[in-house]
Amino acid sequence: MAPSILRQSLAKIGDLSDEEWALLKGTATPKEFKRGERLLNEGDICRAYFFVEKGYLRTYYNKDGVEINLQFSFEGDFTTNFKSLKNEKPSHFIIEAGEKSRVWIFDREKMKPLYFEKEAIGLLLRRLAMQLLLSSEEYSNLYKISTPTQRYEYIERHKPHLLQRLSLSQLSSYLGVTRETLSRIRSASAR
Amino acid sequence: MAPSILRQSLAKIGDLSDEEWALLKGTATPKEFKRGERLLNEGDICRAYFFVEKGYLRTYYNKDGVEINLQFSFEGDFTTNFKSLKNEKPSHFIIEAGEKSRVWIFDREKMKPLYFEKEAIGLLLRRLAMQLLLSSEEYSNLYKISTPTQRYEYIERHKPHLLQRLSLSQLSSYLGVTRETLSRIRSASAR
DNA sequence: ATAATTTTGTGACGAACTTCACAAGGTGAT
DNA sequence: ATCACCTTGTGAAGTTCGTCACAAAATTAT
Repeated sequence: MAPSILRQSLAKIGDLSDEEWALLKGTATPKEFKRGERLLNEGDICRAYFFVEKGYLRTYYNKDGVEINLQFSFEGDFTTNFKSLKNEKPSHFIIEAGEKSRVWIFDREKMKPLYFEKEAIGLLLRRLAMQLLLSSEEYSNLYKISTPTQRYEYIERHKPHLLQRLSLSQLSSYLGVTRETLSRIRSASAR
Repeated sequence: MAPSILRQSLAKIGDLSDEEWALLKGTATPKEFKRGERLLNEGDICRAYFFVEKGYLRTYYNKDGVEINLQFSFEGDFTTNFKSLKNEKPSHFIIEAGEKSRVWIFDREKMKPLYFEKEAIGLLLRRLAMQLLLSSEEYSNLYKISTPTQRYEYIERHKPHLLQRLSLSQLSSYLGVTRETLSRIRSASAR
């Protein structure tokens, strides 16, 4: 049988024996979400890692009624809200399905014993956490260091799938500009 | 004998026995840096965590000849460049002393065996990494979500020591504005 | 297919920030 | 105390981006 996209994605992070893989998988539940359905609500405590098998997830913040996108997670990606997960504090962010999506929900409480009992699982989870945090740091530096136009060019070069899968409006708040400005950046760069 | 500021700071992150503490301390070397001396140079691979005993460190990026501050680390703080440390890739950032400083340099290679042999040390180091990355995430969200004036107010409320220890020019690039703009924000907020 | 709804493009205008220039105020060295 | 150097304050002009308004295009529902 062909390995699942889930197992493939995990294999990129660390090696697990068949037994360990079965144990880890046992902590997760697959679930379907319709476009707009929420995996994490503002004010709730985040208790899981999410793995996207199909579709995509959108992490956003509600600023005076305007949604500001902080992250998009596509097929093969993991995501969560670390600050809420680690500190067991209410989340300021919302995670919802950007389109009809199939997601594996890794329950933190179920994973906890494995974390200590199985060295390889603990190592893999730590690496996963590190990867997620590092990519968030990278995004934050992009944000700080460059102008809106440069940010758009960065996306064109390094994350072109974002341009294909997201509407201009969704992308604009991720880049920190209005949709009008992004529209103008795009029409200027077409020349 | 009174516990050192180093041991006090570590105690806030996790518990270590006297033996573990001695082992961990053995991986570190204290060093003095004059104002402007560099702990990490652009293009070099970061191989250590830095603990500030006295003075402060400045992490910045050189953008077309203009320095952009990304982080300040004061007495009792740890810092490093994670991306470079973890991936063993050349650093894009520079870490240097903002004033005459005394720093403990925790060598990554020396720490590595302890990480696996001593459970408590591994746990503490993971927590430390998590804290550093979460604070960087928090800063990035501040940056994204608010206007320059709001960012300044955030600093006033949550990190007033920055206002006392840093020059206006240093702070301005950290807030993502020119020094002129920060000067104007400040004179407006004085009323 | 057609209508309704949502998304995108574009112009006009204003606000916020940058750039440039220079004066004033501090700080350190001799 | 004086000079040199560095930092801060402030005005004027220019840019960029946001806001508002509306038309065009695309998508979805019926």
